[in-house]
Amino acid sequence: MLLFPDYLGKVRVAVKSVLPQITDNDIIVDESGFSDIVIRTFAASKKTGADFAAIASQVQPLISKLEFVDRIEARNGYINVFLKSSVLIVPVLESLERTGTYPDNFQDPERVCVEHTSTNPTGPIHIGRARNSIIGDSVARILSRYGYRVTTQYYVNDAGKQVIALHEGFRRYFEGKDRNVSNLLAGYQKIYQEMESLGGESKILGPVIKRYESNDEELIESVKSAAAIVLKSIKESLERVGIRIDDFVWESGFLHGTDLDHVFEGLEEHLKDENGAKYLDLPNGRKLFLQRSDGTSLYPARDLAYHLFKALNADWLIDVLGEDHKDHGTAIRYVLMTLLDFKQRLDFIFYGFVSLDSGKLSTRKGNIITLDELVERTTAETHSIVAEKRKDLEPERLKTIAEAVAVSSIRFSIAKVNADKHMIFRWSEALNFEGDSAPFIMYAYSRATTLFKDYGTGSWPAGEVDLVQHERKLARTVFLYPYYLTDAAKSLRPDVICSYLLSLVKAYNDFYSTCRIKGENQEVQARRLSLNRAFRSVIFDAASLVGIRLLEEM
RNA sequence: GGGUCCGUGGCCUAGUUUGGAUAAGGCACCGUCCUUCUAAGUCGGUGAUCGUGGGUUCGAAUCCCACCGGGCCCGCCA
Repeated sequence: MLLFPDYLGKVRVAVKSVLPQITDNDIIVDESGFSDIVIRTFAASKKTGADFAAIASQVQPLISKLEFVDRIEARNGYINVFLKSSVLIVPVLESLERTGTYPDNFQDPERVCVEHTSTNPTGPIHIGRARNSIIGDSVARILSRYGYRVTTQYYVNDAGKQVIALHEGFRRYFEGKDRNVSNLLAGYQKIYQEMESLGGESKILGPVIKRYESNDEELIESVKSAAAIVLKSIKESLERVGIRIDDFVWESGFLHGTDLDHVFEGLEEHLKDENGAKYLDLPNGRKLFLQRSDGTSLYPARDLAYHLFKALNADWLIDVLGEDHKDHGTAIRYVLMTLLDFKQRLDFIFYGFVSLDSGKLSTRKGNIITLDELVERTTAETHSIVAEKRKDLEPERLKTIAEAVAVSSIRFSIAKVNADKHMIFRWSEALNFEGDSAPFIMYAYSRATTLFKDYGTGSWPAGEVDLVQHERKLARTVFLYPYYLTDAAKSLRPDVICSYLLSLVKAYNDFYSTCRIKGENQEVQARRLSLNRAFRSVIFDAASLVGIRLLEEM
């Protein structure tokens, strides 16, 4: 099976045989809609002194000879190459026939560990943190689809000041009451208010932290159990949007032990001392403290230990972190790669914060929209929309559709935005289900499914077939799926898949509205149903990568 | 102040890594199409000094410099 890059490669070889000065960068997949493969001749023209007409006449005969090329058009300094329609769709259909999937030839034995979410278990997960989970889960799915052996991991902070405050807040204000999430959260918020008004957290939390760090096992366990209660509710929230994390690793496990010992042993010759505290000098002139003067470890040391731990079972580590961790990530990378001779590949995905029109999100101050709230309100909204549109459906069915639309919409609206961008969350946007949205994508699949149920799959005719414009566009877009899947996997960008899905659905909608099945002759029906089949398969595949739940009817 | 990321029609987003054809979608607004396979859809229209100013180039949203605006970071917190 030849994929688009294979054809591209053959065109490159052919062009370079007569025009070695041209670079791969000037022979590319045409994404601007003129043709299939475009050759830009400006740079080569300048290098060789030959004009466009001379280059075109030199290159054209060679390209024309390639068996998969239909025709060529040269104009304005561009040589546009059009592929035969059959080579765009036959490989997809053959792959589906043979393996039930397209593409079927991606595989990589590397083990990848995607760490995401890892939010402090001090309260319900809010929409800002959910961005981490949605990006992380999508990246894991994309890499897994690409062929890597992927596991996901959540690093649970049960050893810091925040969780100690959670524990202490409950003890102070709610002792004897039910130790549930809402009481824990209320205690957490109250103790932070208290510390602000009384001035100084050291007075209130200091003694508890001291006990914790002096290795008071009973306290450590008690803090961990409080964190576990909140963590359980976070897991439940995540599962509502289809996110399940493979492993949970507790930070308290790295307070002591061999992983932490390895860090300090490995860094021994680089460690510097300041009043008994241990630190490293970073290239940017800053100090990275690993150990306090009282001998207890600091977060960077434990995070380094955690990375060594992760590396035991992975060849490639990916951390999804908020942009506030950029400097931390840079420091961790430097220490691991330069000082500890780390062999694994390490990548960070940083994402911008989510804020509200009313300002930034804060769990402590209670200025948050939780993921649960978002799911509930979105589901209520989609339910009323479906109930209005589909008066024929049973209540159970309405509920299923509403939930799928809601969850898909939430995930898509976050996954489609490049992680670098800051986002301002607005209900008006979250509750809009038209245009570039998940329902737009889902709706196309439902339509295609209706066609499939009414007319079947058809079979592609042998030989070269003339396709009308919208049939060809759909065939080409479907065929290009592996190209975008590769791009998304290499660049760790779920938004690439989202953009692809939108372009795929636009191609399908054009096809759907101009290429009828009903009333057409058998040959036309057969090829359109084949295209419909290929579309259904590819959209199903791609949509699952970003957590969109496609429905057979909606 | 230093570092870093972002700035594209009224609003949201793609395109920037690798400079090239009319800056591509969506929301909102105006108009079109349901007795033909699902109108959460289709078609058309209004609307862009690509933050600003320089520079490099045959050619700049894209590269370089300066500036402006915003986010984030600059703890023996995590």
